[in-house]
Amino acid sequence: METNGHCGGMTAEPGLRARKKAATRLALGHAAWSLMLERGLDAVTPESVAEAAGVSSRTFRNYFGSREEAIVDEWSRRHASLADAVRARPADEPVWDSLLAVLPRALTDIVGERADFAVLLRVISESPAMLAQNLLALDRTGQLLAEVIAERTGADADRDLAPRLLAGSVLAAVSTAATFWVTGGARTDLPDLLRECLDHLRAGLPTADLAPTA
Amino acid sequence: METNGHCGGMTAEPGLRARKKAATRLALGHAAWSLMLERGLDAVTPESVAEAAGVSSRTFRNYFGSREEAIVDEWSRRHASLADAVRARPADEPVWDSLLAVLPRALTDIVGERADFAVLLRVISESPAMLAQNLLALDRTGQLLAEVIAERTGADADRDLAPRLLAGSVLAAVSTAATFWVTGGARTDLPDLLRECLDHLRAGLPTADLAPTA
DNA sequence: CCGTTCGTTTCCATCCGTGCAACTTTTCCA
DNA sequence: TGGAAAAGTTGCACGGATGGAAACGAACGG
Repeated sequence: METNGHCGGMTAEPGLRARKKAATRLALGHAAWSLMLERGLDAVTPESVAEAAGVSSRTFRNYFGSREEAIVDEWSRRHASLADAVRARPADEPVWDSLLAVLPRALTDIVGERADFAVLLRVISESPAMLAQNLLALDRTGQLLAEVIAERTGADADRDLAPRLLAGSVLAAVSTAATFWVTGGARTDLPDLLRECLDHLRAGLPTADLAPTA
Repeated sequence: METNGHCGGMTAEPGLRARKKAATRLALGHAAWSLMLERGLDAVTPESVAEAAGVSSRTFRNYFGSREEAIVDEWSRRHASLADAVRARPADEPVWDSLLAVLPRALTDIVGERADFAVLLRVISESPAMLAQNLLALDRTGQLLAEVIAERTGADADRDLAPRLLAGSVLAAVSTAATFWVTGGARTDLPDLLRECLDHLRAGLPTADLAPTA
């Protein structure tokens, strides 16, 4: 199955075949993403995406099961980098410090232009299929985050509550911050927004703000 | 459009027509759910579900766009009761107290038999479509929770960070507790499990457990 | 009691997803 | 370096899913 049998190293260079495969997948995902931004979700058809990427529409279906999946693919790839960014921090650093050091900046890189992200949110709000794909991507990110958190804390991701709980909460913070960055016009600094959310999580969720007012 | 025009009250009784509609929807959802539990996901086809509910397969498609949607429908309905249960608490109670008082017991009612829930988790882990539908249901629950939290705290769900952040984190706690209730064999008391997660959230996510061990 | 509205059902045209087989490119081993 | 094996791409064709139109029947409103 694996094409590079001559080298047992984990990071063996991909080989021409794998590189082409990754390139076409990247081209398809990017084409789908661009098409959605420029002409809306309805313009994203297997035919148009395949033509923009220079392959046949049949090949498109070899890579993605739906247009939504193709659109979110680029997004999903960026999400995966979050966990890697945390893993790249010094191993003896407390997890919370790593998260606070990495996530605000990483999130900024992920979401890209505010206008583009606004378009994505609008499309998602109008298409259940897009929402579902986005939630799937978020869920995968949660798994990756839980794994790296478990690595760092010496916990077992399958037997301890803490890694999944923390990962899920951090994801809620990321999602909340990103949403408000676009919809809530007042605050415009995404890293600060996320830092605020994460601080609340670490210190205990805001109890002062959550007393009944009536 | 609305069948009961003679009465402007919000809680006007549904009328026979609406009740029948709700009944067939309930029957379809229940049939799909039962079929999945007894014979697995593959046995859940529009034809079999419709036959079990006593309607035509075309009617099935009038209610649900896919078999996964039908299966999760029952589940989604139970989820929605979470927000209502919180709303039923005294209005002057702090939100955290309401959540801790309601959620552990409500979650127990929702998940039902442990064996059934285990089957659901297994099916979800094997079917991306089922996972997507489950995540959609969870997302809807998050919206409802954020709304009721905003009501109780006097915050604006669209302009304040806290309600969404808290709702998302609570959802992470619910999901984590339910998952470990099934997979982690040691702890068998679901309410205690959820209480532990919620306590961690309220007090600030576990920092003692999250120091690097290496 | 009658006209209207709405839900269900049957039929049907259409489209999408998928498997298959042929062709091309890359890889591997002698 | 040559050639066989493996993997990817493409067009075709078929089954099933998808959604609309019209007929029928039940429920609503007066």
